[in-house]
Amino acid sequence: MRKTSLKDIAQEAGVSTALVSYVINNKEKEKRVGKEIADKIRKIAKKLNYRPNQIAKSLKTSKTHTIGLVVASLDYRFTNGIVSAVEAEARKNHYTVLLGSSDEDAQKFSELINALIHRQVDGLILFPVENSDNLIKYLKKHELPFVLIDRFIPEIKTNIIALNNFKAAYSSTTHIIKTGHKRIGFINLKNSMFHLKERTRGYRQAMKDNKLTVNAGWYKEVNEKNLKEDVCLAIKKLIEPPLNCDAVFFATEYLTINGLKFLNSLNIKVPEQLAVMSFDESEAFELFYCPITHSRQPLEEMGRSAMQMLIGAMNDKKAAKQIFLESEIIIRKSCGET
Amino acid sequence: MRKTSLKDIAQEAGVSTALVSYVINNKEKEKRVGKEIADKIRKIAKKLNYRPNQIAKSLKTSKTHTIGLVVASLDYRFTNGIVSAVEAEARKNHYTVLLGSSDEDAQKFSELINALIHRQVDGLILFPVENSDNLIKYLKKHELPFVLIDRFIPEIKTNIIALNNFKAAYSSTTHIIKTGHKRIGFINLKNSMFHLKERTRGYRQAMKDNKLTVNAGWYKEVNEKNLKEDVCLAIKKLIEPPLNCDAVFFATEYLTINGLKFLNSLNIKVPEQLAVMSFDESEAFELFYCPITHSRQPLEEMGRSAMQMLIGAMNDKKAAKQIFLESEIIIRKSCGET
DNA sequence: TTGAAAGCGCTAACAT
DNA sequence: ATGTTAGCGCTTTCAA
Repeated sequence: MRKTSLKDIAQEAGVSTALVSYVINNKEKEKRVGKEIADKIRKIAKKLNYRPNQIAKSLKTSKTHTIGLVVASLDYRFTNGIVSAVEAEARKNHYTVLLGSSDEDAQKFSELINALIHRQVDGLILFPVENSDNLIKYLKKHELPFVLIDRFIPEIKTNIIALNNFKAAYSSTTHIIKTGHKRIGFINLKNSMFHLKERTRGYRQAMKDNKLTVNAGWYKEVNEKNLKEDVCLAIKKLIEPPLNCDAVFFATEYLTINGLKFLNSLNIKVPEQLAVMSFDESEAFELFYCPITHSRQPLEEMGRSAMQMLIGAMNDKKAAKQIFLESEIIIRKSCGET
Repeated sequence: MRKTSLKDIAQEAGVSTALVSYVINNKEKEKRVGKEIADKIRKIAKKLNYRPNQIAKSLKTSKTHTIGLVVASLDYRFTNGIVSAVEAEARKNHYTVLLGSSDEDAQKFSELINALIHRQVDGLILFPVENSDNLIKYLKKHELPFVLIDRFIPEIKTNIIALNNFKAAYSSTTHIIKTGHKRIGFINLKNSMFHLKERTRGYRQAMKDNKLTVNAGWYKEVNEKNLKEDVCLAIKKLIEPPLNCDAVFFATEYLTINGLKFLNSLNIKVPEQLAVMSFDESEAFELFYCPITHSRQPLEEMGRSAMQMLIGAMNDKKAAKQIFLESEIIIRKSCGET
């Protein structure tokens, strides 16, 4: 059986489709539809189990009330928090979210965005990936509203909501120093993205401001493709002579997880033998014998604001809005006492 | 500037929209479109940066090439594996996936499905939640193709792909017994869903088949709303006199995580003082000092098959297909040696 | 207060 | 080999 359409209702009620449309969309007041006729229409709609066809509506209005959300990975706890917040805010505003993951791959990122545009999404929320700058520039020329989230691209002026990564890393490093450590290693991803570079800058600046030199070799970069092995290697180098670090600051939760696993296997005691600080958190930390001190991003706020920013951008395309949030440090035990 | 449409191209090329449509959709062969004219159309399309409007296409064909995927939570590692597999298979078949999470809430589950239907999805893949039976029945009467995943509803004959939970729990329990434990506690969620009940049945049957009695109090149910406290309480009861269990089998990864946390705080040694088995795995396990023995579901296969099953159902609505897969047991150290 | 009708962009049957 | 056209279900302007 065919689905019931406006026309079916109109026929059954003996009125025009226009009236039905008004009533269904609750515009009876401004369109001055007769009371009885409105009731009749509503009753018939209910009886026929009418469901408006959004596709047809979209074709007519060229608004789909759908937005695209392209995350970099579904594996980060970080992502989930943001996705939930975006979806909640979207629902509140009667938007549907099309979710896709680029898996940190520029090619996939581009394909996803393309597919989303085909589906006529009204706007996009994007976690840019490495080497996606050109696509973002292209998008900007296009008329489609979008906001970047989490990852800032300083060369391109866009809507964005992200963490102040410099400041977050600076505070974290300062905390490690305050707990009495001086030989602090830093492990980051080998990645050109700005937000990661900022973390390094924050670490270096904090060291400098505390009159500590970052010795050669204290700053390590590991390859994403070879994460596990690289992290082990980096830690080994850091804790053994001649580097002899007494603390390690991991630039992402994933690095921390892998690092802790290795420390477990080495039977190195945290924080007695080595202090540990993590940028971002993971549920996995909870099973480590020593509670991990880490920074925490305001995920809920980021997701919510991103959606609100996008709604703003979709309504009128003003100049780009840029918001940078602060993280907080959750002090546990992995850095010892202050 | 307006987006370019078929008509624009037709105008520029001096042909009808029909021809353009054929060429764009690569039907030039069967429609015998002239070679030069086809080339010309393609060139103009490229020049004008033509992007077909899927909305219009959908309205015409009443196919959106979009499916809805409603998961129960984005927090389970389990979910992510399935989502990825579904998306991969969908992409391969040129489908887009609309993802939503019900957060185990029947109300939200129903709203999501409604929204998805409004968007004219061609089909649905669903993780049913508690108390969603009626909705599933309703859906079945409706003409919309769907397949259930992970959670079986025995009363309703539908397409489904899920684990054989009874067998999985049976094997896991058997393994605990083989490692020399006899006083085995089982902690499950207080939840009426079939797949969880099956796990209990598997545990009980394995005990019985090994001539072990499940003493009063060895089987515990904990409330999802009060998970943390309930799990602690349950474990406490199990390991202390008079129950004195020497092993605990957790019916979900989340229960295990909470259990391990508690064991950590109690300083109870796994497996020396207490053997631990987990139904499903979590990345978090890796940070626990003792590698956790657990069962593993074929996530990739489940996701892929679900999508394939749905495609089958969308193409012709035959009788319901039902697939039940086996899990494997990953033997680590938390149950000790055989 | 209500109805008629154009048209969103596309497909496909039919005509030429 | 190519063009014409109806119509998918809806909104909205204009007319009555």
